[in-house]
Amino acid sequence: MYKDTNCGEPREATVGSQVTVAGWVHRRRDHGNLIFIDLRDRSGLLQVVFNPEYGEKAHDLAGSLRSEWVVQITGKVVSRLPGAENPDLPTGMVELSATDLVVLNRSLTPPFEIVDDSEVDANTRLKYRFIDLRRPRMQEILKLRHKVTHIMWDYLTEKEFTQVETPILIKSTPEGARDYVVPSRVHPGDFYALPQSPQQLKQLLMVSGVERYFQIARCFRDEDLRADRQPEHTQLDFEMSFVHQDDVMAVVEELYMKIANETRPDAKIPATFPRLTYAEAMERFGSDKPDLRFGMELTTITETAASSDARVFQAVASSGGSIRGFVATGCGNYGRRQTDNLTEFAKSSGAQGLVFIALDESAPSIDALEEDHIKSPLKKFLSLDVIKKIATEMGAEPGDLMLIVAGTEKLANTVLSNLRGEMAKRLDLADPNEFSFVWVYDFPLFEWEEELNKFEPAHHVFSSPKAEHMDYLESDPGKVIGTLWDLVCNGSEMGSGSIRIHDKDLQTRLFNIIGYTEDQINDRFGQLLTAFTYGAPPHGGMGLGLDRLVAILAGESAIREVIAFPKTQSAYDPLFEAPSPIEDQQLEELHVRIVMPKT
RNA sequence: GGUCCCGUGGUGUAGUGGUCUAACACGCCUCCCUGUCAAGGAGGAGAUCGUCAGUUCAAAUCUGAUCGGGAUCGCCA
Repeated sequence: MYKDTNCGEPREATVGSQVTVAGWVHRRRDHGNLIFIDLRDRSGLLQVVFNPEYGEKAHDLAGSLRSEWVVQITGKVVSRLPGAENPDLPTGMVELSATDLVVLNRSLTPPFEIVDDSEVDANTRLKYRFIDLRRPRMQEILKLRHKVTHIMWDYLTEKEFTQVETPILIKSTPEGARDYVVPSRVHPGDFYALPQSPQQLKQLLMVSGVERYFQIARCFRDEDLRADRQPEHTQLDFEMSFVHQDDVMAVVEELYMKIANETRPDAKIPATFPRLTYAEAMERFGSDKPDLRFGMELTTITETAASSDARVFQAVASSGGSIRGFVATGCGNYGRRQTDNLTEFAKSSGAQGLVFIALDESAPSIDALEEDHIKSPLKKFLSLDVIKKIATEMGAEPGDLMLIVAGTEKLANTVLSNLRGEMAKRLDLADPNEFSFVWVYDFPLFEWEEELNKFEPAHHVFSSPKAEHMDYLESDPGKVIGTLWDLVCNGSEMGSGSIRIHDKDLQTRLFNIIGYTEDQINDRFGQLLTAFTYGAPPHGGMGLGLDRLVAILAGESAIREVIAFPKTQSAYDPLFEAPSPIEDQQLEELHVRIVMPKT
């Protein structure tokens, strides 16, 4: 070894010992005859002092050191001079008095500083990701991610799960997300696809009698990127045989509790994860992934609003729409600019407009509201009585701002849940140190796709309908609830699970409802259906996003920050400069011809 | 595919029609310095302001296009 001690280790207890350390020159403070170096390795920082009295050659050489040079230093751990201690460093009571210095490698001046608080352009960071990852913060995240997966392995092993790897080169199944495809050299004209998830494979493993499978699996989707979406992401994928919904949830709940407690002991975590039905989540929060860290729940006021003289409300109500809203507590004093801003926000989420009713805090009570206490663009059309009634229904008090959206139920929900999140951000209501896990269950199995004029699976086609809904699978698919649930935390979807179908006939019925032809079914799912005819056990499981989990634990909003080598928003890797053209010979071998898009 | 924000020495920012021959901080280079820890002091180098076109007597600054980054809608079973 080039070192016998890590930089972060020396303490007062080790004073007097002779040690050799190795690492990167983090900073140099040259006083001429006395030179200080902060030496950095994965364990932390150690101050090294070069004094010609103790090592003349080392001192001479130390004068030429520069940032990020890699060095090996031998010396004695000594107490710092009284008054020269640095309480900000764990090793701050001591320093290394250097006697020998070896330069193991030099470094160019790095393109940016290796410190946590510099906000460097994303492109530069990714181009020099190997330097970016030297930042203590990034090292911390890499270790956090490792710790999370380690706990997963340990916990699931203890629960008698078997880890099984599944192929990366598999088959394209064109529904759902766009596939990444790989041309086959051996089969001209044919392509593999990278898996969007190991869904069918893990179900096949259940048929194989594995009973408890897990994998920390890479999943690929060729869709546009977002802060929380990369072309490849990692899932904790698992599946269990002979289980019901509660059995699956119990595993995840215990595991995630353990992960959160062990990695973030400082954070607030619910003792058990609350459960909401999909219908309740939509009703109370307008979203199937509600953030439960704050209130501002939604209220439906369709009838009361429609009883006013406001034509917007009347029109929406009579066309079967919904008028809903929530109370932004203490925002009754919002001025024109702020309300305009919120209207703008609502419109960007698809709303026609935003109706607000501001109640001045000088009003003694809702009952005693007077015209002067009210500000609203619809004031002319809303009688005092109607406003009082709306305020009472919504639970508003003087000094509050009521935000109301009218439209189809779906639109009102989308807009209001976005607006609710936005208000929480503005009012700083969401505690970043709280992990508000919640189960959302009883999802509908199908969604009506307006544009395609047909039903599509709300999650995926393998989820089992509730037994009591089997009868109207064909007659009214929209009403069918699946044994299908999500794990949600702080307003983002952390994973999705279900009890699967294990019966060929039922699975075929589901395929028929969403309009697959027999050929399509056989081509894409033949292997699964065949397997089902050879004694498939009842089974269920989940796929849980690892990147999003680590991001939430790390307090990061973009999963890019918790992936060692991520891609930019245009799915480009500035470090490797991927994707890139390949040699003509490679194309030839793969039987692929390039056709550039017309510009 | 749409919308919005950003692009100025190595890094982060300021400058929004002439005063820009482009400012500041950090970093970098040289020298001085034995107790610093974001060391200090003195001096120095480094940018045709993402690119292209246009408007103008005059463009970092205005307009258009384009490229790149980011946010978001569509998309993401």
